[in-house]
Amino acid sequence: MDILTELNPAQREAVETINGPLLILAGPGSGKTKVITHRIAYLIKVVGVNPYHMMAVTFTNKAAREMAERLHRLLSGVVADLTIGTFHAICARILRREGKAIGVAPGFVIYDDEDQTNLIKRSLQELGLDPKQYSPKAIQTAIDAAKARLLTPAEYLKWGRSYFDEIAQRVYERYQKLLEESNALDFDDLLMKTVHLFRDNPPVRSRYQNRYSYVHVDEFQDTNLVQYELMKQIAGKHRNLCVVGDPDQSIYSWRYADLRNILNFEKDFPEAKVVLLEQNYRSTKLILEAASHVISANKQRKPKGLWTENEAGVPTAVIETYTEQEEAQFVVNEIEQMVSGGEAKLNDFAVMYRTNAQSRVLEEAFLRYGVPYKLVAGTRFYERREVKDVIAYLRLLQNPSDNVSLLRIINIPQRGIGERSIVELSQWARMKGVAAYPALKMLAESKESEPKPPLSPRVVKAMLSFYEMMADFTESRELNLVDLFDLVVAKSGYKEYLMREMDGEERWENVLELRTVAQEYRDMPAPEGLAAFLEGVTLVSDVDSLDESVAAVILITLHQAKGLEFPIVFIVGMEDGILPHIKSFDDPEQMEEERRLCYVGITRAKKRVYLVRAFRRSLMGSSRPNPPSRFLWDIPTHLITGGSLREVAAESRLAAALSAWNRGVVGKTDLPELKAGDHVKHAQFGEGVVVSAKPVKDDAEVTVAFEGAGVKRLLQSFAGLEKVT
DNA sequence: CGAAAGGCTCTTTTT
DNA sequence: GAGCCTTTCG
Repeated sequence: MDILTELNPAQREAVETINGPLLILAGPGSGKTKVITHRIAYLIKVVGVNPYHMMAVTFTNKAAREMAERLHRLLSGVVADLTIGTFHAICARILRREGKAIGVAPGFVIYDDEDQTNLIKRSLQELGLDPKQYSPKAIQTAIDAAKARLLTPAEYLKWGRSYFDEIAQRVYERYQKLLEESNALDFDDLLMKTVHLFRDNPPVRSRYQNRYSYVHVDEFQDTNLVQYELMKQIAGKHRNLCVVGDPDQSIYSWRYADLRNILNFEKDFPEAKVVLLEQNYRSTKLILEAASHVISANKQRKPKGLWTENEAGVPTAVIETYTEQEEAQFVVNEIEQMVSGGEAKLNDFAVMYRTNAQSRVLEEAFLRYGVPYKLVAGTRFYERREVKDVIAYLRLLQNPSDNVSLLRIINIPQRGIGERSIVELSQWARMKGVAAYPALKMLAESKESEPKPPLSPRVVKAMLSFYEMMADFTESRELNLVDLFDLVVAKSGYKEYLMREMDGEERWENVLELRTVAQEYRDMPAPEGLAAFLEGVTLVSDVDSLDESVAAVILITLHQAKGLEFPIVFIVGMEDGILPHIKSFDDPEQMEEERRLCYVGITRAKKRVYLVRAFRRSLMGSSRPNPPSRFLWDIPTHLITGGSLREVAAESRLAAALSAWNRGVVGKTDLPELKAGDHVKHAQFGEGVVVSAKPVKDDAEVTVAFEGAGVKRLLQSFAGLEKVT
């Protein structure tokens, strides 16, 4: 059987184990996606299971798409009836069909993080709580945490301990009410409500349990309690639940991912079979060894025997630069050299970092040197103001109760409807027992004699003309999505509004890009097309749009890089305070997660790894030196180019500077005094002329124009500049 | 009501 | 350093 022939014995065992629960512990690069797809293909083709009875849950839409494509190839045909997608997408689909049973109307909209924050602020406002005293973000975290524990507001009340919990509980209650009024669900609601649906409606649960005789979950180490609960519900009857994960790659505990899911799996399913995938097909021996040394320092883990038949490869390069600008420059230069030397293509490279803020300096360097790059996140496309504005118009057409969207656009472009008037309208709507948009409708249709909100005639006129415009759009809902899109953008005056702004051109481009996305839904029947579009744009992640075949270097966070692989990987910011992040310093568990994050990064690489750090880095405005990442010390000498960091550092002036810094006394050294115009010599860059010299503590930042290497900014003590006369 | 200017506070990671 | 919020003035 050709489905089995390309598998190693462990993979084959996982594929052929079709009865009962199955836990697959899969190291990086061990072919876990392959195992899932082959297992599904095997079930369909050999066992004869109808794809309709199978579910596969992935972490991103991209992973789902790729899995579907691989299946398509394996089975030489489409697998239309297979349920495949992210937790959120699958739950949204279930709730559209079955939500009525728990009071969720099928036309609901999904609120993203920003919408959620808006609504929490409004909840605070309505409760008369001061947002300065109770930070909306902190409340949001509390609410997310409650939902991740399946706690309703009432249950949270019993669970809460502190005074803050009590406040958060009140906000949670009001927030939930506002969501309901808007016929909206937030991300966590999608999961929680589905679990409640199944818990409280045995007939519905049975239908789904009967349907899904085989359930697969990818990246199981990053599922939270609610997601696991949901899988247990759906697989509850047939108990053919196959989960695949790697505890060493668990990096989402802050999103309430819970490793106990893996640990409890064998308890919840005592009959479960466990298969270990330990052969790595991705990386060289040296990369795998370096990664193993990094992860081995974690106390809370089971040792694993990861191995590979791949070549030894080259040692990991550990590089230190002076500033983050030089760090970026190093990365770009290195890539440029390899590409122009024909050693590699642009899309062989990925540059990974701990925090999004680090991407800016990198971007600048790539732009300056004209090396094509693709930034995976940054300001996420669908979170841009102009994109969300247009989406808000469309959302309101799908769901007139959507208060967050209405309030967002009622005065965009400016129509002379200010904050005060909006509050009056909202209160009036609440009094009438309807959402804000239907209240506009009532206002438009009300007779002279009826009571009205206390608004000036000018404002009433503005509101009514806004309502009439939206009503026109509503009547055009039968148009295909692109025509509807164009109509809304044209009639609302949104383009003119954008163009009046400084960066209007660029923002308008983004609107056009959104329109391109809308084109994919053009041929769907009108209302469904709109609904599918809106759901799509809310549930996408940034990696979903990543196309590795484009000739560009990928800039990506370590978190987003999970599940991907690249021939050559740079990890920048290898410093204590960045990776590991400073927030993890006082919590051993978080520190272990930082280490796993580093492990994930290294194991993305097939051929070559660079671990790069900057001596000085600007953070929150001010620049300060950071010590090397503690993870670097765990990689032994023979796996690193130029010996271990310890040896290199011990010899270097950098070490002296560092220890001086740590002692808090920077001793006056015998540095030659430099001024603009002086000729100097550098061991690596050769000869050059000093452009400027700025005293820093007892050292100096010197900018030098080198004859061969261009202009560099260097710290004099560690650059080792010699004065040439 | 709206634009502009100044002040404040954070920045981890995201479906 | 940037985004967000508040204040101020037209």
